Amino acid sequence: MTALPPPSPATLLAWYDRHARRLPWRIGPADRRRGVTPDPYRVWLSEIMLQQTTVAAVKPYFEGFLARWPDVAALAAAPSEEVMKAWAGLGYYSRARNLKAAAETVAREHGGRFPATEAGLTSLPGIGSYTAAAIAAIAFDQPAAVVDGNVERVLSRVFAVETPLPAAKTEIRRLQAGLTQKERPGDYAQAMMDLGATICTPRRPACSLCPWSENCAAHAAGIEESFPVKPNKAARPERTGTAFVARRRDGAVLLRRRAEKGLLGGMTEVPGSDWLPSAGPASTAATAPIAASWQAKGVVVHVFTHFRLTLSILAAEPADNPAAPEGHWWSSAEELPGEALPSVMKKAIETAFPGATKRRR
DNA sequence: GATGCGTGGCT
DNA sequence: TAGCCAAGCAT
Repeated sequence: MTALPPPSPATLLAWYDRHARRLPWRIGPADRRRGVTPDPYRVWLSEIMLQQTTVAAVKPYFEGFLARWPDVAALAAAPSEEVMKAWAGLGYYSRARNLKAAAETVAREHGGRFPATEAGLTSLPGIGSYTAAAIAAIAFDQPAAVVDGNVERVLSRVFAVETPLPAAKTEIRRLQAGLTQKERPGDYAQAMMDLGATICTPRRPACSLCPWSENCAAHAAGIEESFPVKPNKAARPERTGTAFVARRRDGAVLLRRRAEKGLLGGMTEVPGSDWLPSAGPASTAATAPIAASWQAKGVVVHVFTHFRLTLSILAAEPADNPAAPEGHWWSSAEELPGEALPSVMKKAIETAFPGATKRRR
């Protein structure tokens, strides 16, 4: 077997100059050449939102955050509750808490300017090794070795890395550090991620369009899809629970807030039971939050990362105007669509009362 | 190193 | 359809 020529960063950059995706938070290669520099706030905000989240899902949230909080000082001054409401539906809600905390730190301890080094960035909550390198490269044009899922996929194929993830990460980081140049490091990082997102995809990669196809060991062997090597995943366990959706005659729905940490931490929910492993026909001895005529409205099935939830929905429309129990509140029909409700809770409310969480016009 | 942590789209 | 997947981080 003949050794392949090594992949060239210059070749990738030339490809990027022609095929870079246009994204709301990105300074394209042409503008960069003209000296336009990225706003670190926008780079940071986009990178946090993009953690384990698709570009399509992020776009509307990014636009919404930017319109409402145009700089880090504005975000630092925002009430946490408003940030959580704005983040609702995007998932991984600890990101929103860390986002707010990091904004306050930058505003208070760094004079409103983001640290320009990987070490400084890593010290901020919610910024790990990937995000620190990405911001350093993209916002500050530093030759940081950016390694995300795209880079892992591209380089594991180009170099046919047989070590399974996540153990392979050390080797991949070394490979990426060797490729990262002092010229255009920000564009290089984004080029690698664009290549992974549009050409070197997990399934059916478009190798005929790839600038590195002649340099790729996996392609040479015709086994692109066998990289990166990953361990088998465990089966998703089942959990069950009960949710109570009470709606007053004026349309207000009874809500409460979840604990600050853990699953859906700090978000809003309808009252209900704990969500327990469903080993058998165990009793979901759920206690209703208020006395009313509760009626079964069916179930909501929702898939979290590490378990599948089947939530039985009970609904009631009390005739009188019962007081909200301790720790609960009645959210008016007008306020409800803007509450910090995670998707599973919107599903629960919609199952009980269709249209209740939709904004009217 | 393993685990907990969301959601929606795609095949 | 049921699984797989997406620019990871904190503990």
